[in-house]
Amino acid sequence: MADLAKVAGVSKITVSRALSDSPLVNRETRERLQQLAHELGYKLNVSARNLRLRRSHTVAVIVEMKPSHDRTMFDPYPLVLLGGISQELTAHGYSVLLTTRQGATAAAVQAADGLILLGQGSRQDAVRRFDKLGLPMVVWGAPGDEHVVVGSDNRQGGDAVAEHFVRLGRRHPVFVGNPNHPEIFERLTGFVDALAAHGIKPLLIRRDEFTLASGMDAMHSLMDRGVPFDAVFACSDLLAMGAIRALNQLGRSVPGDVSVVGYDDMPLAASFLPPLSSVRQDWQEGGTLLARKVLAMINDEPEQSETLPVELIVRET
Amino acid sequence: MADLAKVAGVSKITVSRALSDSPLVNRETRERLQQLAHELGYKLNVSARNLRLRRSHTVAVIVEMKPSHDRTMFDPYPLVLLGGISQELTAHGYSVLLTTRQGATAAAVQAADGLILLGQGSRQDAVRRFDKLGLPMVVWGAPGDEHVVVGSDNRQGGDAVAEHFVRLGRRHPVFVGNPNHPEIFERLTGFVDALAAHGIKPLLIRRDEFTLASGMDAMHSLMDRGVPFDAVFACSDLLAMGAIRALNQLGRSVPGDVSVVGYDDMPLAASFLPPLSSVRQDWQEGGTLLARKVLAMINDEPEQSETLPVELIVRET
DNA sequence: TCCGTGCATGATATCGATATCATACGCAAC
DNA sequence: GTTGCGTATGATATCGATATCATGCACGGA
Repeated sequence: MADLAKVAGVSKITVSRALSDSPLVNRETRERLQQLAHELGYKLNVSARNLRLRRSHTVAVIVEMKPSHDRTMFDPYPLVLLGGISQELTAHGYSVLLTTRQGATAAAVQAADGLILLGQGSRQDAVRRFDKLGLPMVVWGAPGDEHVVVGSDNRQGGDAVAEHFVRLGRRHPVFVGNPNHPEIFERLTGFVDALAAHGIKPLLIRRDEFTLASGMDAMHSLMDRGVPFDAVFACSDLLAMGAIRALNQLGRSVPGDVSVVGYDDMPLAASFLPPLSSVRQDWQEGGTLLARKVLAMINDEPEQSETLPVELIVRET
Repeated sequence: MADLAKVAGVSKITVSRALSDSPLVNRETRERLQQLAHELGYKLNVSARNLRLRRSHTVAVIVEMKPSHDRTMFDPYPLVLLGGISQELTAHGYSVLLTTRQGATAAAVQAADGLILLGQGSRQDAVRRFDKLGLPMVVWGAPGDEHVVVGSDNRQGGDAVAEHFVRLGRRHPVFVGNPNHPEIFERLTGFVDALAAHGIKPLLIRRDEFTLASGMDAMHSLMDRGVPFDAVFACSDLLAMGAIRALNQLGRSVPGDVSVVGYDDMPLAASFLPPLSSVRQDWQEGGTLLARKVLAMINDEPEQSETLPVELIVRET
């Protein structure tokens, strides 16, 4: 910038002002300097600006990146979340610094203006650790603690599926999933509560993985035990698909004998045979909201937790 | 840091040295200062350090984030790439700045020490634009231009499938996909060349989307035209699955009448019915390699393009 | 003529770290 | 006693931008 100033025969502060479109400089000078900067290939030194402004215009997104047998950040869905975040932040001139929990000790995170935590659901300890950084922070997940949390309404999801089953006259529903995960616990809670209102108590089949194989396995163990059931609420679409396949193999028809509902409404769900009923979450919108809240907090506006509605998509199962 | 120095009764440069474990300061002093820094909750100002060191220890990863009908960054696979990158960079004290092409004009990208481009396959213009930044840059994709490119060996993939079909005695293979995409063009080239050696000329069915529906559609149009064929090489697993489903509906058995091979070997491929044969790429390794190369280039070591082997997984189709 | 006002520009300090060169001291060797 | 060397610490300049306060100048009104 100093060089630019010398070449143009003005002071560097004038260059600075010109390049940031300050109305303080004459329009003519401003345009001349911008033109010159462009010609000379001038590149702003962002570190210097960050130092002076005490802002990095960067938000750190911290994801859980465990190996893939559990629900991880690298499932397709949570990633749409990241897409929403990125889009919203970019639109406001902010950048996304992507980190894992391990990488979060790296220096760059401390330079961030704010923090978004994804997929930390079950680790309150991690959340608290990042809270200590004293940065504006928003967490994706189930509400209920002292932080600003954005999440989709898992309880409502469970509730909707319960009502759906009841309407269909199902009396012996099963829930498949891992209730240790806070978000899934919410689904279970909504499910159980809504059913209780109709005097029904569902069965819980605990399965930790979100795979097709796990869904099949769940149905097999259920049939082996000889427990009667006529509806399955699986907390992921893959689990649901596995369940349907196993049920067919075992001679039970879907949806004739058993109704099945999945969760997430992945694109494949609609083209599954038979087309899978599922609960849809708007991840993109969730990402946008997360981003909006951090930005607001960075600008010292108070924010609070918020829950996004979900939608039960009834297809043929 | 100045405050720390005052409290400890030393100069700030001594504090700086102590905190960076410099051997220049007495061990006793060093430990005392580190302890003190911890107690006072001192946080290094990363912008200041970046400014002084002229390094941000940050690598910008620029992804393509189009809406989801085409192959995008938010497919599960390319994301494993991101996982590999992130892991490798983190291990070397670098952070990942995630941006889209649109967001890349944002200031923070200019502060990066290096650039990784993902999913820019078909847009050489974009690649060139980023090259102008003058930063060390590595591109994921098909080799052949003037940049350092890392990619999996798509040509070998096509080749392997061709040989596989020939071994099975297939004489009328079809390729389904969009050859405008450079990586897919490579697959086609490998496929065509290997078949030519056996005097076989495959049919090309151009399909731009990577969906199940698109795969089904391709088979329908093929049957409508009455063209004879006995093997299908689809350039994604979803396309392959769609093809298989359509073929079954149309009364042709897989693999009896028609052999089908997909690409990517997504987890679902193994549990598809029948289990899908597919070409597997090691995305994780690709990410690691991308990261390693940028890091090397950042340290002024010369680097060149590299191609990763792929593996044909033969299952039942 | 003098003053106030508005506009365009400049001088200087500052953000918080690190590199470079300088200094102070103790101790051994001549 | 002086020289030389190694160790521990400090003074100062510097990275490249922006905020604050100051300055120069033209112009209109009293």
